[in-house]
Amino acid sequence: MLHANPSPHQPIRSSMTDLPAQRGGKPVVRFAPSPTGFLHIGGARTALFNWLYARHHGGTFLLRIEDTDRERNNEAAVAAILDGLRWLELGWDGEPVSQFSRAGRHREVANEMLKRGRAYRCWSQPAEIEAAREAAKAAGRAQIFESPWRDRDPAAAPAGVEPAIRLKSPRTGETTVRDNVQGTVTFPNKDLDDLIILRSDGNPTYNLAVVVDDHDMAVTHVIRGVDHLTNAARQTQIYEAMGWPVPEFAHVPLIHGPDGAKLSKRHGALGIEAYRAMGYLPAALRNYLVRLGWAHGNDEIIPTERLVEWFGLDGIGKSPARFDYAKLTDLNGHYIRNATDAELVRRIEDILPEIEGGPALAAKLAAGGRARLEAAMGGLKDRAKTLLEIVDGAHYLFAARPLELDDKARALLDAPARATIAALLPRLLAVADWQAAEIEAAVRAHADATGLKLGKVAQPLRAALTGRAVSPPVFDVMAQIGREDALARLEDQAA
RNA sequence: GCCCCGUUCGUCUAGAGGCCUAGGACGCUCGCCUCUCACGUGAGCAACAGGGGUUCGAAUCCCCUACGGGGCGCCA
Repeated sequence: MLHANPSPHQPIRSSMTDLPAQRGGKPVVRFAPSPTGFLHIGGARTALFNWLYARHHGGTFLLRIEDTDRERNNEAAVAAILDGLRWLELGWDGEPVSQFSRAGRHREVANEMLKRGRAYRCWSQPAEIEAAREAAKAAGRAQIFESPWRDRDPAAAPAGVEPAIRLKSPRTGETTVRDNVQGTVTFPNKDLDDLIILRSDGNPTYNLAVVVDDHDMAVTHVIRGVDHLTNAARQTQIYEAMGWPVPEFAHVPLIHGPDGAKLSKRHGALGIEAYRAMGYLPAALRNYLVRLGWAHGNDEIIPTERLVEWFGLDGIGKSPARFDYAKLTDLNGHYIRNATDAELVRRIEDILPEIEGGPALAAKLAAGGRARLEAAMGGLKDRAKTLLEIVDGAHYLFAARPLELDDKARALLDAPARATIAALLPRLLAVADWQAAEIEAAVRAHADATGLKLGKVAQPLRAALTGRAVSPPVFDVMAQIGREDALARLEDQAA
C-alpha cells in the first residue's frame, strides 16, 4: 500500500551520480534530519509534510542525513531515524544521502565563492569573536560579528593559523524570504552577519552544505521547521552568490509539549519508537500529526490516501500547536476499530518484544494462541484505544485456572452471585452446540425462569470467566475459551 | 539586548468584511442504547488576548500594548 523503502538496509549513498537530473517539472522535496538523536515528533511531522507534498504532486521525496558535524555524528541515531520513518511508513525515494560524504563538493563551492569575491578568508580566532559578541551584547547591539578580514589584506594573515571562509554578505539592503507558510519575511542585511561557510579545519558548515546539496539534488521545495527561518535568509544569500535558483520555502510552526513549552529532548520529548511501544498505529499517528498545524475544513479522521489527495502548503497555519495525547488516543481508537483482525495481531506481535509482559504473551501466541487472539479480536478491538489495551483486554484468553480476580470481580462474586452460577451450570452443561448464540439462549432462559435481570446473571459470569468486571460480551467469551475451560472456570467460582 | 513570527472554547482547529446568536473534533458533565466496558447517539459547559483606529458593518484590515514562540555558533 504505502511506499515501503525498497532496500532499507543499504548503506547511505555518498554520490549524486545516480540521481535523475530532471524530474519532469515535478517537485523534489527532502527530509534532512541531523543524527543527534532519535526521530522526535516534530521531525516526524516535518517528514510527513514533505512526504505528503511529494506524493500529492507525484514528486520525489529524498532523505539526507545532515552529519557534517563529525563530533556529533551517531550511527545509532541514523538507524533510529530510518527505523522511525519506516515504521511511520514514510518511504523515501532512492538512498539516503550522507551530507558529510559530500564535503569535497562543499569545499569546491566555497572556493568558487572565494574566486567570485563572494566569500573571504577570516583569521579571527574564537576567543576574539566571543569577546566581540560580548561587547556587542553589553552595548545593547545585535550580537553579530563583523570580521575585520572582510576588507583586510590577506597578506596580513598571521602565520600558522588556518583561516575559516566566510560568506561576504551584503551590508546594506534587505533579504526577502518568500515563504509558503510564513508569507513574505524581510530581514535587514545589517542583521545578518558574514557566516562561516567553511571551518578552519576545511569542513563545511550547515548553511553551505544545505544549499549545495539542495541545489545538487535539484530540490524544489524546502519544507522544515520555523527554527530555520533565519537560515532561509542566509541561505538565500548563498544561492544568490552562486547564481543558483532559490527553492520554494515552507517553514512550519513547531510542536510544543502539553504545557506549552518547547518540545525538546530535555522536556520529555519522545522518539517515534516510544509511540509505537505505547500501542499507537502509524496511520493514526500520521492522521494526528498532520492535523497539528494543517487542516482541511472540519475533517478530522482522514485516511492517508485522502491526506495525499488533500494535502497542500496552503492548509498549514502559522501558530504552534500543543501535543495532546487524549486526541491522539481517540484517533487511534478509530483506526484500531477499522483495522483488520489480522493486521492488529501482526502489529501486536511486532511490539511484544518491547512491552511489559510481551515476551510471555509472545510465547503463548507462538504456542497456538495466535488463532485464539485473532478470533477474539473483533470484541477486543471495539473496546480498546491502543494495542496495549487490546493486549490487556485479551488477558482472559490466556489466563490459567484458577483465575486471579481483580477487586471489582471479587466484589461481583458475592454469595448470591456464586449461587447464581451454581444454579446456571446445569443449563450450560446441557448446551449442545457451544456457540455464543446457544449459550446466550441458555443464560437468558435461566434469567427468565428465575426472574433475574440478565445483568445479574451476566456480570457474575464475566467475573468468573475473566477475573474482571469488563470484557467483551460474556457469551462470546465463553465460546472463545471453549466449553471445557468455560465450565471449569465457572465451577471454580460456583457455590 | 537585537531581528523575525504568532495569539479563536482546556486542547487541535474552521473562519479569507456582512452567511458568526463564532462551526467541528478531543476532553469534561448529564441522558439514551446496553450483559460490563467501549462504540454509537442526544443535550450541555466552554473561545475571537487587551486597547485604539478604518468601515454602514471586523474574529477577519491597520496601529499600539501584553503574552507566547523562534533565531542571533568554526551546532544542525
